[in-house]
Amino acid sequence: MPELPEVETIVRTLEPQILGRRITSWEAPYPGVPESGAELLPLLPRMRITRVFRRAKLLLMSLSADEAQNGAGDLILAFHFKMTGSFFVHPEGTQPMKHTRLILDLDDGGRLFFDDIRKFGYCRVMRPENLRDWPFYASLGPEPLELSSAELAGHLAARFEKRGVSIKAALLDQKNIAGIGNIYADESLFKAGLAPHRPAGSVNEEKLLALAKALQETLLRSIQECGSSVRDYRDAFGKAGAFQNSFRVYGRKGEKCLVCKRPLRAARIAGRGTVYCPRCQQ
DNA sequence: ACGAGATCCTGTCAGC
DNA sequence: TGCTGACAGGATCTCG
Repeated sequence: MPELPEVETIVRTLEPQILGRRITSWEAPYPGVPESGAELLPLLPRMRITRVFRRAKLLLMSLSADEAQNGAGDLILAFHFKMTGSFFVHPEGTQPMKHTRLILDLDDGGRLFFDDIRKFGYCRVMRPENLRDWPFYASLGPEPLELSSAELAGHLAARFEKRGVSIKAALLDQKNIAGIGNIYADESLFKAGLAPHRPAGSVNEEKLLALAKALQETLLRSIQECGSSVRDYRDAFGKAGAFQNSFRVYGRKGEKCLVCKRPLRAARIAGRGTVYCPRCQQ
């Protein structure tokens, strides 16, 4: 379930393996991948990977054409990992596996596989100038780590004002804030002492500032730990993250709260498994 | 306009 | 042992 810290870790581990490489060929062994822009795939050979970056939970690659490609222009590849997507650079000659959705062959012989067991993930190929025409991309809220705590709190206050939706659902809504998923929503709400079912509009400024700080600290710490490996997640070197060892509520239903020692409660909020401490989170 | 719930998918695990 | 059902969840869609 790659969220912001996991996608950031994939970017950081993938970049040194593919940045500056030229694509020599591609394979899309599974129908429906890419989900859009398949007509641009023939332009890929000879293109150079000039940038690997993240926005929200998306991993994006910039590709540039060379002189010999006569105005082929630049392209963007956008990947969403959803639950089980992953990247790995395999040695020359490696054959697609059961869940391999896209392969990019690189000029150093490496084969970049985009794998996805559950098929929730996707890839889109587009022109850079069309990135902002993509409704999902255009609607994304701000990056939580690119604002100060006060700015983030102010932004959340504006977005949450008069909203009756639960604070947890509001955090998961990518239009409000980008990159938060189930793990970091639960962990941040616990850290901020906020009950997940509370209406977003009922949270005062002071608590929103605590939430903004909790979000930023939790995300930063997880990035330092190379993300959380709950099940399938691995970075682009195949290595697991370590932040799952620091979970205080996620996945700890029925276990003791690390603060008040009472049992953590489970609920279903916004269709997601939610774990919280009914005493510490109000 | 807003919020809740169903939906997509496959692998894993608990329970019988 | 082998089967069944519950569960995991990001974003979108439908419905009230």
